[in-house]
Amino acid sequence: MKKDISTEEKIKQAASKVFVKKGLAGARMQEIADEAGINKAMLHYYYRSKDKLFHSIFMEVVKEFTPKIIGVLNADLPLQKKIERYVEEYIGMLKNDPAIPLFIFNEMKNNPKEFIEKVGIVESGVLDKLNDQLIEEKRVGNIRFISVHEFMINLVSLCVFPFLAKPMFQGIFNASDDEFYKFMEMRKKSIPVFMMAAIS
Amino acid sequence: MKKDISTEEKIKQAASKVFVKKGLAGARMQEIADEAGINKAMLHYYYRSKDKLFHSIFMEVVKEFTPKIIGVLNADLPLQKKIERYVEEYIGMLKNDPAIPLFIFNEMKNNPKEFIEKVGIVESGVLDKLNDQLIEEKRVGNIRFISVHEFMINLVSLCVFPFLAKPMFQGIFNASDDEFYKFMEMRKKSIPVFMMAAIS
DNA sequence: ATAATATTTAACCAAATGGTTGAACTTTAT
DNA sequence: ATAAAGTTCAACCATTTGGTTAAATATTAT
Repeated sequence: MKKDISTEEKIKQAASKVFVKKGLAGARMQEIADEAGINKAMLHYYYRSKDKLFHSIFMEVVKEFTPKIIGVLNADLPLQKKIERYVEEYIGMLKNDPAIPLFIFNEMKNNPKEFIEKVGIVESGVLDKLNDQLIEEKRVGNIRFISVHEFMINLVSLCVFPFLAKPMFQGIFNASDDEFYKFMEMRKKSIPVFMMAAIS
Repeated sequence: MKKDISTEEKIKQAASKVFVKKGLAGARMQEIADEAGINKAMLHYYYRSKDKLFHSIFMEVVKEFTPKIIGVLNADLPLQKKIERYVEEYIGMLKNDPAIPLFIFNEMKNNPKEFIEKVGIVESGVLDKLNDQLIEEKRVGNIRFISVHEFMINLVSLCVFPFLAKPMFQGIFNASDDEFYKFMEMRKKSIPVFMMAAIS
């Protein structure tokens, strides 16, 4: 396996891979150990229990995933550019880790509290700047009225949903992985056009 | 429990409830039996194995879920009315069964083949009528060009994604169940407006 | 060098879990 | 009425699985 990295790092990488793929209930400690190329007892030596290991990995994944997404929202950019960059970055990220959203939503439903406690607080106020921007653009007549809530959930929906529905999409449209990703690449341009038209 | 329905029906209802809530890996046969108020051996008597039971339930859920969604698409309605009815019906359905999409997408990723084989075939050609409609509306200048693929995935994204992200939405915006459903009720009107503006 | 500490492993363990069995009980057919 | 078939259940079984242990090995401190 990976030889030059610490055991703990091996565990993190292996656990992340297995948990994201199979979820908490579907993952096996032995499988994680095999994936890391170490003895199963090491998992308990470093993380005590499966739940603790999962919790640690889940938080790490979320912590690495969310900042990139909300970063652009506070940038000092005109609305259209902001949408373009947001979509570009979000879809770009998901192309590298297409299974992350399902992982997060899936396990969040099983334990909504801890996520809200640890991540929820950070997010409050993060939409203020965008909110002001939407109000200002409406005032000068560039866009019609739309609430930040609605704006954000529509934008995120358009970017993320296809990845959640990837297997279904590929099944119905009989599309290969390549074709799916090509489709998403096109969406980097079509979503901003769609969004801007929708609020104009 | 329910006294006047057959054992098999009790099993179906209980298994559906538990599987949708916990997934294949997270569900326990004993829990299903308890939920149905019957002996665990009955599950095997009627369905042989956990996998068989799950497969049966999964197919039933999908088979009951998808027709309602695609039915409207072939209706003989002007585009705007079609969008309105589609959104209305889809969100209405999801308000009754908010966990279904996550269940389907989640377990479909674990076994994409069987879904594609059993359901995928049915879907082919189902978008033809809508496709013609989009082309015609474009020809007469009511809308700009948009492919059926793009149109459909955008429409479905806007309807379904909020239910997938429900726990996250409620966490970030600190919203109760009531508030979430009120928000979705509003979306029955705002999504068609958003869609029509986006493609006009 | 060597004692102390940290890391790693193979072998084990107890609980959980999917699945089976044989007997009891009900329903249906004759 | 009664034999046959279908249904239900408590007790059991084998395997899987998360977790432990005690000894071995490597690392660090003195």
